[in-house]
Amino acid sequence: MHLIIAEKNIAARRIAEILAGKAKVSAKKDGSANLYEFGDTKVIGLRGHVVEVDFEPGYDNWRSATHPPRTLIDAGIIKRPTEKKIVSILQKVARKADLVTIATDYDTEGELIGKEAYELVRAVNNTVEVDRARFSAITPDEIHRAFAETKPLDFHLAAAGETRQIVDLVWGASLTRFISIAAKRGGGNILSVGRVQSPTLAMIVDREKEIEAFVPETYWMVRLDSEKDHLPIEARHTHGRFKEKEEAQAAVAGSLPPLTVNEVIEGEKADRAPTPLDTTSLIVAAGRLGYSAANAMRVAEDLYMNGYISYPRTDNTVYPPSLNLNGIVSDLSKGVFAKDGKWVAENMRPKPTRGKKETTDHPPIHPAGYGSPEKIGEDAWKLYEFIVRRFFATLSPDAKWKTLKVNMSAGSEPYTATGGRLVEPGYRTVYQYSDAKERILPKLTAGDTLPINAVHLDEKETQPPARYTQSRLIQKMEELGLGTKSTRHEVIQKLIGRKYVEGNPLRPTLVGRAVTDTLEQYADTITRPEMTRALEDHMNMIKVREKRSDDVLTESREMLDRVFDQLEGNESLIGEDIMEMTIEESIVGPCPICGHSLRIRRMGSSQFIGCMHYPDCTFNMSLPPGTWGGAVRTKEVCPTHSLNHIRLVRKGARPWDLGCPLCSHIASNKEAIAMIPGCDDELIRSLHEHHLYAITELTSRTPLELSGLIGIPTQKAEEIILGAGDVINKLRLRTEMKKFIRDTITPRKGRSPAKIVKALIEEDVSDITALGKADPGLLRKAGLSETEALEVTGSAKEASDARILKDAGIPAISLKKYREAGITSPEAFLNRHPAGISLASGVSIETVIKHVSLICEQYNRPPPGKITKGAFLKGQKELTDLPGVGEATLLKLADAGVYNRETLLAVRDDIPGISPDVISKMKKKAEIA
DNA sequence: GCAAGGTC
Repeated sequence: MHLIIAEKNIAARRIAEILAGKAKVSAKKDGSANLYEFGDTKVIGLRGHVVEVDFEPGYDNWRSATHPPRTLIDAGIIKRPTEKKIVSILQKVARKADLVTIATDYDTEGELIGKEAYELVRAVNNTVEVDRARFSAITPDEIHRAFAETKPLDFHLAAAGETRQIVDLVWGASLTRFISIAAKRGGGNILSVGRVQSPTLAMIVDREKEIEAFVPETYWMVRLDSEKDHLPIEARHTHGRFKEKEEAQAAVAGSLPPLTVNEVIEGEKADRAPTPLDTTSLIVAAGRLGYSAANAMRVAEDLYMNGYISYPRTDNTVYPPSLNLNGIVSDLSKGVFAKDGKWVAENMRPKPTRGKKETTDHPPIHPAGYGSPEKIGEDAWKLYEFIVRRFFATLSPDAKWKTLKVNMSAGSEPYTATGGRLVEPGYRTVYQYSDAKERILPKLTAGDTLPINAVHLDEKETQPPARYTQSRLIQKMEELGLGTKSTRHEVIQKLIGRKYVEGNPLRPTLVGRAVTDTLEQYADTITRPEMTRALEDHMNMIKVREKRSDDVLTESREMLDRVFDQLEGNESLIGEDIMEMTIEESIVGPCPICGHSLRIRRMGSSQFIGCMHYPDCTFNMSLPPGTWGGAVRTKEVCPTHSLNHIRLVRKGARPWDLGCPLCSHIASNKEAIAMIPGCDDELIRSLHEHHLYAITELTSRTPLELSGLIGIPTQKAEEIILGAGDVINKLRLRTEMKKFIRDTITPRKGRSPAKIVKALIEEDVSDITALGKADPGLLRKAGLSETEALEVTGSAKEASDARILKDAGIPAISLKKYREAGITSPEAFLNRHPAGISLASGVSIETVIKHVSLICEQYNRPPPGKITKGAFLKGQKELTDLPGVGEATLLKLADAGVYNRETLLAVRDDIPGISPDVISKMKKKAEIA
């Protein structure tokens, strides 16, 4: 059996179809692995790399004392399958193969993916013959040729790729760990470092520094308006920028009529049709259409998977001869493109345009099939249409312009005007993505004299360099050799994800700056594109056998060791530097109380805004817990409080804008403060003026302080403080009731806990005690069934009773004993005789009396009389000595207040549960005794 | 929990 291994599913399928010829190909999909079969041949599609390099076991713990980051430099490297399913199917099939052909992409990474497959094959079948097919397009001709002349795998080329993998892992992981640990960052907040991402970040940071250092210079431009045959002419002074205003003014003053035409130079300008698309130019063009880099690639991937365009990851800008250009044009010449397709077919240039880069792995990006706007969808259509039109344009003739340069003078001053007219639109007929503004001038000849309608003196300023847009950055990365066509947009996403950069165009955050500054100072190598260049040189040398992979790795590890010499000696300094530089990111603005800075602070999952002058200033504002999203400041600043707005951000959720934290702090306390009796609008205004926003800030002050602060009489201040305390208590009880409702009621449609609580509060039922006493009808109105309503009020009563008893001061251990005896409500304590309670619960009589007294106090009732333990025990003995008195009787007697001979004699005969006869007999015996 | 490179 012949096994063919392709880099990806789609390649496997097409190779199978081509090689099968007329034979039928059967496709099998097993999870993530695709297998195509015909005759005695199987073709499997990988998914790029199916294994990855990692450190040998033992290096997982970042904070390990025995394996600090530096030890990663010399840690053993292993390969681990990342696509286990594909690996297992590959190996299963490979066992039975007697020829294996590696047919991965024709580039370095493809050779490495091939070698990885080779090793997986060898692990289960060490005798099978393995060869390699190299093709630069998946077309019948190319594929048949490549499979007719297979060659051995190029292990040196693969080794070059492998060396890159290891260098990247070792540098990236060790530096990432080091710098994250130094800055005390963990979890989702690590500070990453890498050969590609760090220089890319540095470019953005450097550009920002240039912008900050830029000093604008004022300059002046002189132009004038004229006309001929009612057509306007705008002429510029040939001096261009005037640095001195006086000179410019002199030029204006010297510009006297008439305007004389001295010379008219006619010319022609060729306007070259654009070259075939590679990934970078696709991303750049998509940027102009409004797609972010990552979005453009996602859409392109989608178009590719659905057969509308060719493979979107390519560096090639030259159509391979095998590509059937005419066929594609005719396929596209329908629907929306009918007219343009026909035009292209009729006006096709002799040879398509070609760009500077020509590679062997994939053709330039081109349409692969016709799609209508309806089928493709709005989101992707703009990009697809662009790809089609760009393809058309590369086959269309150049456009031609007629240009006109007119030299003129006004008085002593020289002027010039330029015009341009599109005489042959060429490719622009089907491709209108680049600006082609015509500037039409009237017909002018030397010697013409024209009027001067106006002379303008424009004051302008030199501009700082522009920030990078995503597409500009990708272009720049390509120029510098950073990343690949497939990874550049991901690198940018990574920088955004790490919160190193933000916005569009891209700006560095403080974290991004701090990391770049630190790396530039201590580990400069990793921040420079030269590292990539050097690595590529070394990879080339490995490829041509001038160097061995091991030597390159040893050299690289020695370099990294020297970097760590620098880093380790300065670890605490580096950490402090980064933390100091990044603290500003959490600063929100001035504290309204003391003027120092307010900071977002996090403690576990809770977060709040507090004053940096704590503990001298205790001003703070609470924020929703971190589960709602981490609080970050936004650029927007509250005009009233000069505080940055706050936003809660959570992965996978839409950000939640809280606005100005102080505004929302005030708003959320407003209702509570208004609940204080005697607190009118006037007083609230006065409180706010003195920066008292939260109700808790009132209760934490003495009446004297408050009256001094806001200038009200002490007596009034005292009332307010007491009132505030009551409100806090009330709100606490309300919250407690909300929680109780939420815990007891199963939410169902139309009766959310929030809704029920609202209805209850409207009826003035705002704590658990009130709920216990509430009319179940209220709850029925809120949507509960009768049984549910009774259950809620019943358990509310229980909960409230338990709370009252606990608040009265009865310790938990006694409460437990009472509860076991069924004594759960305050009423039970008030209505039952202490003797009965004591006997039923086993709590000693003296303690029971103490507890009952506590409750009586709550209810303004007189406390029960004292009974000592001794007297009680003696009394019990007196009673049990009487014939026929057992424990059951003793309890009944106790509940009636009978606990000794004396009380027995005083009692009437109607004790519940004991017949009057028995009682009078007992009394008689007691008298005798 | 780290990189960069494939692919989805």
